[in-house]
Amino acid sequence: MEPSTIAPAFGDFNAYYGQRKRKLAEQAKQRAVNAPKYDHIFDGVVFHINGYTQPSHYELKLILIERGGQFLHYLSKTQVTHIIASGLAMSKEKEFRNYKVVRPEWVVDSVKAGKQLAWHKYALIGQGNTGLPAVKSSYDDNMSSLADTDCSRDVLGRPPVHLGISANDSAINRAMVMWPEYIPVIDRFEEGLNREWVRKNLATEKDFIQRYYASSRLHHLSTWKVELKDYVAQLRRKQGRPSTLNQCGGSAIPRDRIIMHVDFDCFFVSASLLSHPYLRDKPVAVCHSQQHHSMDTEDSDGLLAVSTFGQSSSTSQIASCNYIARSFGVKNGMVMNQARQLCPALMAIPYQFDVYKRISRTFYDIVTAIADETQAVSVDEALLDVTERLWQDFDGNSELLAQNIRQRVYKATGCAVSVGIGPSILLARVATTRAKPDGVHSLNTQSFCNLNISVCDLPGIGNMVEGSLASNGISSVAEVRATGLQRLQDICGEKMAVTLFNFSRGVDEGTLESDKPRQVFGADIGWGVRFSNQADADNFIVRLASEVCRTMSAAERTGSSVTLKIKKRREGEGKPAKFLGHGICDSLSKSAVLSRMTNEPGKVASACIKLLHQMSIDPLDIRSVGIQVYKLNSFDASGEGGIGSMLAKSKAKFSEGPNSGQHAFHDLPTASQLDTSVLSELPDSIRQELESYYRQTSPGASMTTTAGSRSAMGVSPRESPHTGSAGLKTPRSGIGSGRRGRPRKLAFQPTSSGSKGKQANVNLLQAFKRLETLDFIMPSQMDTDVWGNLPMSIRRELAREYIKTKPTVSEKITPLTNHNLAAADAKAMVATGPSIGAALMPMLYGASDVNDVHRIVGAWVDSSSAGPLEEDIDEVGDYIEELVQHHDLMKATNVLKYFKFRCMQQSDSQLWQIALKIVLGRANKMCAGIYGAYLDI
DNA sequence: ATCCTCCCCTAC
DNA sequence: TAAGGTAGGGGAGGAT
Ligand SMILES: Nc1ccn([C@H]2C[C@H](O)[C@@H](COP(=O)(O)OP(=O)(O)OP(=O)(O)O)O2)c(=O)n1
Ligand SMILES: [Mg+2]
Repeated sequence: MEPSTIAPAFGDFNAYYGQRKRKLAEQAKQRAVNAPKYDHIFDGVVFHINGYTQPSHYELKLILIERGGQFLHYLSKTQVTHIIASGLAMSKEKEFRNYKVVRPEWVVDSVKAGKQLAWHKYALIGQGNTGLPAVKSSYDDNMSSLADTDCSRDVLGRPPVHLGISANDSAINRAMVMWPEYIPVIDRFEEGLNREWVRKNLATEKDFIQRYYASSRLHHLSTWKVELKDYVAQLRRKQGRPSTLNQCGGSAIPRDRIIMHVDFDCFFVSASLLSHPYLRDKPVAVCHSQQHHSMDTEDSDGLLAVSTFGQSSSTSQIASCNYIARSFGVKNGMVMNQARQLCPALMAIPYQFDVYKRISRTFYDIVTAIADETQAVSVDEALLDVTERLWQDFDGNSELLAQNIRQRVYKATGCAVSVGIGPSILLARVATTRAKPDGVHSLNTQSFCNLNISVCDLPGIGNMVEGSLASNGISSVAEVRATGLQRLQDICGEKMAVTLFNFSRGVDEGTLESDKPRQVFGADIGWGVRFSNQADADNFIVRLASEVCRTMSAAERTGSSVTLKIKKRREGEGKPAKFLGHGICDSLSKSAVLSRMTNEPGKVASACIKLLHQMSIDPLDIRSVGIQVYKLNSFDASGEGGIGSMLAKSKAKFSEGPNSGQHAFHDLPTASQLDTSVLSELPDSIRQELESYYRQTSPGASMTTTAGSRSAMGVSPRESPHTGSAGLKTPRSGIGSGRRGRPRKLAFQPTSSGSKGKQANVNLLQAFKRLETLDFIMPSQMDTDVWGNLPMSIRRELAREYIKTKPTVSEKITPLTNHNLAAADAKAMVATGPSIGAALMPMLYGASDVNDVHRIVGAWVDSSSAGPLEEDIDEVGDYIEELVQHHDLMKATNVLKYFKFRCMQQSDSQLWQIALKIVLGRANKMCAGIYGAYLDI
């Protein structure tokens, strides 16, 4: 519980709460790519690059594009003219048989020659090397590359460009100069490494996620926290103290609470030291890099020191270091490299995750038995409410109880814990920092206020807040106390200001939280993520989605929304990424509502893939991928069965962005090919889901225009330097060095207030509200018994809404019946011109034939026993509107009638009737606009 | 006025 | 070699 990071990113602080208020638009435009002109010797060439190449993926891309070539990161059968590859895997050989597959030398030599050379001489297939596994050839590539690199890296560390052409070729020079602005699949940092080794550690490998997670300390930390919350709840039940309730329930005398914060001293080190006892009195850190050799075979008098072994360029992070190391200035989270400069004798010992977990269990066994209430904070840390126990068994002597706990834990685990005591969480936590190492400390409000501590010693205050306060001349808690609330709010935002105001006075109203159900389930990976094409990215998302769903119990798989979080290589960022890391990135995220009961892996995956496609991000730029599924309370508490609703939208929705309307029919994402190997990992149900998604998207889809169109959808990039982590450690010199600090907003609306049914009802309600045509359906068409059967909360809402939008019903609108459809059509033609995009037939979930549509609608109504979800209503509404736009009123009428028919058959039809009315309302609104008439269903 | 979306921050 | 994951609090600005 100390700010586990080192030198924060100064220079960005001013930006934070001040500059971040600037308009999005201000920052949106910044790139003007002024490429010098070259002869367009590759005009008409549409190329795709496969696998690892020399020159690199990026260099080839740049060279070709500058000379008129067009790059596609998917393999389009119809458009790609050339595939560039150094070697092909067996499977690819067949797949590529009908393309011109050329070696990269074709490009290089063509540039040298100043014209496009005949490709046959460079053909990969049909040459001696046909069928060479890619592995082999990239190995070969790598060997030469290593040789080159080692001797010719320039002062700036720029790698040479292995083109084998004279260095004064201007294009190539330019490529070199521009190199820092682009990073190919293998980052600059990884350039000189053994490519084969790197490839095997990329996220595209088969069991990457499992392997990576097995080694990631932060993953373990997160996982453990979730597990421990469960474990605590379980222990409480076993101890016959069912769940919560410390709210002075029963006979308890209302007293001021006594909170204890119990935290292991340098946990990972203490635990790992159990098996390396002779290192106890040396500066020690736990980290992956074990640059010295086996410490058991070495004599133990300093020879083992990491520094002995030269290199000193490990970017390995220190998870935990002991207090001897800390006396040198070493901190948790520091990279080894840096720590060694502070403490040359620093010893590295490996992680032992299983040991940490075991010790943690023992620890929780002990504290939950003692505490009235336990909140699991982390694997090595818990908050205890000990009020009752203290008075019952310890005569109010908190110090005694604390020592008791410390002793018991030490006896059972061999590791020391420190204990902070206070009347609130805040004071207990701050007390812990004074207690460490291996001690107890107690604070009351008075003694807290006498402390001379800095703002960053308060929990919840990190680098950014500390920085924005500092740039306003506030750095100690006392200074905060002397600052008015208003001023604090100007500096830090509303809530943070209130927190600061209270904390600075030792006031903390927070209570222990033992059993709040989890609201979000996610998986993020920002390491080893290097995709060389869209399919790589899609495949990875499938696996990640499986991972997310694996963490959800069946009970948790109710309705949900899903968001996809991508970090994208920062444009123009010269600094290479940390080894296989994400480097400095911009974050983008996009979310979608999943229908009820639909967050099985396949549906999550297909939704995310679609989101990714919508975001139009060059897969080569992706450095981090995250998926989170947000739980929605299900509509009916019993809500078990329903296979539920139709899948997420079968077509991309372009509801936002300035030019959305224009491109709507051209920007449909192209589905890439999912690997059969990825698919075969999955259960049948998931596979079918995905296959169905790909079937839907492929037909009507036209190609996305290569790169470039990045922010076409109004998403603007943001810097996201993984807060408080190693990437930023270098103090940023500049004043305005970063343009961080920008508007942002809430991720999760806690379904805070309320009854079970709320969320889904709200969705329905939202749909209703969004309908400005309430006047079409409310007065006359809302059956009284429908109304009467609605939950009261909804009735009230609707009534309020109705009053607000009280219609002035216009009389000139007449029913549109079959016999005057033709006339209406003609009229509309005049009014709106020829129908839009005749190319694209309106489709409902991939179906356009009226019988198929009926089947889908029928299945939807039948299977969603608990009522419709907004998203599906939207989907049908979209479809009907499209039909109207296409002047296919016949079909629109037909489908609506059928929908009505099915709705009426439903046993609990009220909600379905609302759905019907929403759809009908939309259709009629559109009809009114186009025809000045409405459909009579 | 309130909700929603996309983001940022913090902690371990 | 290194393994920069994640839940949850919160803010700005557009949509309703
Ligand atoms: N940046 C960080 C911070 C912590 N941890 C892990 C290792 C720590 O041992 C454990 C507990 O974190 P603490 O903040 O409690 O730090 P320590 O227990 O190591 O030290 P202390 O609590 O004595 O300050 O979490 C980590 O992997 N990376
Ligand atoms: Mg600790």
